[in-house]
Amino acid sequence: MLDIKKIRENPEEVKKALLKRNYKVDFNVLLELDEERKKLITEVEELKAQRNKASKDVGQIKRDGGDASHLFDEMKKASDKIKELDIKAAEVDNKVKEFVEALPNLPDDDVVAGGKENNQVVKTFGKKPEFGFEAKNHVDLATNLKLIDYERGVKLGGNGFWLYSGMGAQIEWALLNYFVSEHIKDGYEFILPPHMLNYECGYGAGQFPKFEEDVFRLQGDRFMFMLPTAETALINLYRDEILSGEELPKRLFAYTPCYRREAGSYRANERGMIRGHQFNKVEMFAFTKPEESDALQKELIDKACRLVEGLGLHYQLTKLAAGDVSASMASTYDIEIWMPSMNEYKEVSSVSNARDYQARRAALRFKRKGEKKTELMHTLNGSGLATSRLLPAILEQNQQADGSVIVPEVLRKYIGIDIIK
RNA sequence: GGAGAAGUACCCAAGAGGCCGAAGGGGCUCCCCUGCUAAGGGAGUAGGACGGGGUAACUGUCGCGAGGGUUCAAAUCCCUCCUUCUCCGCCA
Repeated sequence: MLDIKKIRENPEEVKKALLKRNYKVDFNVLLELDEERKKLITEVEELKAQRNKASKDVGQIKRDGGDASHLFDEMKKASDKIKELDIKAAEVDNKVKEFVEALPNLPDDDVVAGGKENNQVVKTFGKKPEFGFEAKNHVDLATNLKLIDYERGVKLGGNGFWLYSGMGAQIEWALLNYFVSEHIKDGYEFILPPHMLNYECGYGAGQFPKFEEDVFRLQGDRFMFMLPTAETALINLYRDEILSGEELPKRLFAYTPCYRREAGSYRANERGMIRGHQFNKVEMFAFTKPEESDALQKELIDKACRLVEGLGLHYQLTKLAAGDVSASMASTYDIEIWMPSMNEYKEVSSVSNARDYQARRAALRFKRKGEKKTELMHTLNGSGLATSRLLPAILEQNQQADGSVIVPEVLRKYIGIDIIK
């Protein structure tokens, strides 16, 4: 959520920044509503002050044994008026909130304007493998090697599900182990959150109300949903809390499956495990003071890159243009891994700095030592990494002429073999 | 799933329509006394959100789990919800 004060004070600047996303707004309506809101608040608060004073007087008169009923009529009228104005103020306040909540984050100054076409590759690791034979896609490789059972996955869960079997499950698990142990080595705190979350989590994460349809909702009296990413849980960890400055930065990571409806997004070229209703991901998350968040973003990017490099896979690091940065974020770098069969790079990690945008909505605050006022934290997140897209990349990039696949060295200690036949 | 009880500040806890921005402890901060890992005395200790104000002093409103309601007036009465605890049932 953006700061309404900033819009009040400098609407043109905000407008200009949003335009980089190709997002056009007119703040006149908002500013009018905001004025009306202030007016109503002032009016109703004056009445309340009067009522409070009168109530005190009544108490005093009664204690002195007098009769205060002559005050009641007038106070009744004031109370009715207060009720009426309170409702009106709440309505206007809601409109203001709705307007502001719908606004995406301001892209950082160094984020270029425009859409995907303006994304910039800032780093490349390794190179496209060249096969002296006809390379297979990961679906065929995984099926032939009995790593993934697509048909029985569909039998169990329906379209968009697969299951890992035997060595496939072991490799997937080895990837998770590899990531987890690297994060622990780096001093990050391991979190295993609930997979089912309440509505407040969706709201705090900026997911709701806009994207309610994108999640799997559970039956029951209360609104519960399956988390689409561990980020949704982690951002809410300190919701409505005030941490002390010394506790920051907090570096966390979590492993969860991610559950997504992905309604209508299936495409023929995204076969296999590129897009499913459930996939595994290790998520990194950081809560920081504002002045630390740039350094933390670098740190997260670096960590994510190192993980892929450890696997020896060819990838590129891309800095996203404003229009491709998701709504809550101010800056995003994607790690895109080479998928030979698709002849394109697919995202395996997205490292973003939300600045105070998420924190404002989730009320994530901290207080510096000796200071009285609270400040909003900055939040950052990044996949580290999504395993379900890495396994296909490993299969495709490491395949041999005979259909076998070389196991990346860092995974060998987990599964005990160096080639899958 | 059934039956009870409870949620008040950093913690414990009183309060039962107006005298409650909320007694009393503990803790913490400062001071005094005391030559010192004890003890005693005194003072301070509700945050936060949203407004007003030269965005300063100061000041208004809301805050006793959350949201509604009754009333001139609600921590206190009523309703709904959430959470915690105890007992029973069921169960990985």
